[in-house]
Amino acid sequence: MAAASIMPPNARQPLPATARNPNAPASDSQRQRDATLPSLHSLFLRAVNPSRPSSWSAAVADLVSSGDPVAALAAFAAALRVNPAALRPALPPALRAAAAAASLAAGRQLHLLALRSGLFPSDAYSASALLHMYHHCSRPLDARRAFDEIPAPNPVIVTAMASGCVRNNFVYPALAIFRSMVASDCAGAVDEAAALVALSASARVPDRGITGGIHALVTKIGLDGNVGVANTMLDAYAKGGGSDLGAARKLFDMMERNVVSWNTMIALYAQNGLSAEALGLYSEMLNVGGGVRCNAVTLSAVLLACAHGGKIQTGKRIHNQVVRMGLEDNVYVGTAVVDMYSKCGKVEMAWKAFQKIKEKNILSWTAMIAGYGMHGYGQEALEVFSEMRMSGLKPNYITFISVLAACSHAGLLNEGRYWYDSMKNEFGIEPGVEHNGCMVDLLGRAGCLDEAYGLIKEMKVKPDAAMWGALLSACRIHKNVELAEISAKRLFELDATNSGYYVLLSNIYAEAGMWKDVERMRVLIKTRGIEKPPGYSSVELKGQTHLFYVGDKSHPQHKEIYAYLEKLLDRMREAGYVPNTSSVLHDLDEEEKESILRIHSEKFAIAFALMNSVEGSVIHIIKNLRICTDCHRAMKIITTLTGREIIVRDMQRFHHFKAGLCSCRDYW
DNA sequence: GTGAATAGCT
Repeated sequence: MAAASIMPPNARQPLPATARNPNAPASDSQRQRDATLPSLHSLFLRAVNPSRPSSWSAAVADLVSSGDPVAALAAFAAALRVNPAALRPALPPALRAAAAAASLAAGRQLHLLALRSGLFPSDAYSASALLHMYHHCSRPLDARRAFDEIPAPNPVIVTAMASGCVRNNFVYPALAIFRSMVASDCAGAVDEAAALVALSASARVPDRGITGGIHALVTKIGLDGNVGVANTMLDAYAKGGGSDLGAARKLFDMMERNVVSWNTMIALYAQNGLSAEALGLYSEMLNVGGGVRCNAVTLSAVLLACAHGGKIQTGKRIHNQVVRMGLEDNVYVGTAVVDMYSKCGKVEMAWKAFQKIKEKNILSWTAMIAGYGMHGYGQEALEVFSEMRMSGLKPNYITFISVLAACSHAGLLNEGRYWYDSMKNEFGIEPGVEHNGCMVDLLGRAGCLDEAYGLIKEMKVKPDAAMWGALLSACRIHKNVELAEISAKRLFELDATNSGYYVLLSNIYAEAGMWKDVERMRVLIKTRGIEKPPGYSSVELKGQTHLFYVGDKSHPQHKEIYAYLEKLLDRMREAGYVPNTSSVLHDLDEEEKESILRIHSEKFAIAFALMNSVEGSVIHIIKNLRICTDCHRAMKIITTLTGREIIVRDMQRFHHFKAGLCSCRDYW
């Protein structure tokens, strides 16, 4: 939003329709507003009685709430010219306009006006609006300075100050203000608004016990029955110190609930990766929620759960609901749909949903770039990125992670190098650990191991486990034992309990025929008590998720699945499939078991899916670890033998198997 | 002065 100058008022252009620079490029929202301007203009002319100051202030306030703060500031300027008495009632909404436009310049002029006219610090309305303005212009220290000049701030002003502190991430000062309110002992100072601010601050601090303390206080003053307060408390329990989802749920079960309560609890589950709980609560909301209806917020949260859990069938159902409710163009919902389809393996559906979003923001574009990226469609990701820049949006830190990850998944070495340099030089964003991680991965897999190692050594940020892990993986591909040992040493320092690194190094030794070192690793794993998280795969069938572990016998159909798999393996061998022994060490700790039990979970999952799914339908498998070379080759052969299409989502990307080929072109 | 939602490296 452009900074608006309100002093001196332009005598020729006092009205909203002419307040904007006609040469400035119009955004979509701008154009939309322009279409409604003639009526707004006439309405404004009719509504304002120039001789009545309150009429002016109402007009200014209306323009702010209708989303046109620039026009509101122009109206304020016009008001002052016509009737100086309008200052007192119109100054607070004008300050809100400056806040909404994030125009510090306009805000400062209004501050000056408030001082000259004596409205600040004596007028409480102007004072709270002034604090609000500075906080919304990201000037918390200016707000603080103004706050300290107010001799006896009333509870509204104090709450406004605390709220602004939270907004600017000054969470502890906000809590201190709240404490002083409690201590000041003036009855009634802590009301609903103050409690909400305190709880939203509590949701952002790691200190345990703060939410519980506020809860006790809120109960004492009888605000615990307030649904709004209780809703915010859910968030505070789950996100603040202790991250106590259980406490949130306990409160949820006891309290009076409205749609925000349901949405909050569902979102908390979804954000914490508890997809089943989120989806379960969603159906509970629809069935026994006491008539609450889902809205855009509900659907965004539920879509996140689907994305996380890879629930494509449920996700499609929710998408239908989105269409029925006419929410496809909503930027929150639309972005969540894009993310859901991408993470459920349907990137072309993601693209269709993306095009339906009316006012795409940086998150929408980034979700689409990341979506193409995780499917290995690097060129498409870069095209979307270029389109985004042409639309006038500036890429941010996360956008560049997505761009570089897309390059790395597709092996686009030159493009990755180019954008890595460009983010610094052209966009002024200093590469963080994530960007460097992508580059190490990209360089390493392309075989530029020394360059990757050099990057780690010279970069400004401290390398993390992901980065050394990427280098270690690259060392396996390019069979570099020496650098693998360096990487592994760092990894063991950073995260000594992660079994994956031990197995990876062990495999590198095995492939180099260094059996003594393989044995050394085996002993090391035993003595350090490293436990390997079980590998599992899941398949969704008729909305139900079926889980398969390595050597799993718990599935009711396990005998049939095993028999089917044996026959399938026979056919695969006839077609030239030779089990790849280099992946055997993934199951280092399974060595004593029967060979059949060492069959990777995705093979059980694929057998189960082939047996039970509709002929010709695409099979979706989700795996918690990275797919191994052997399973990758097996999948390709299975698509040739059965004519089926298989989409595997592993820990880091998607593999689309079709007619004997994989979309990753064996680069992963 | 006040509550819920969307994007990211291994």
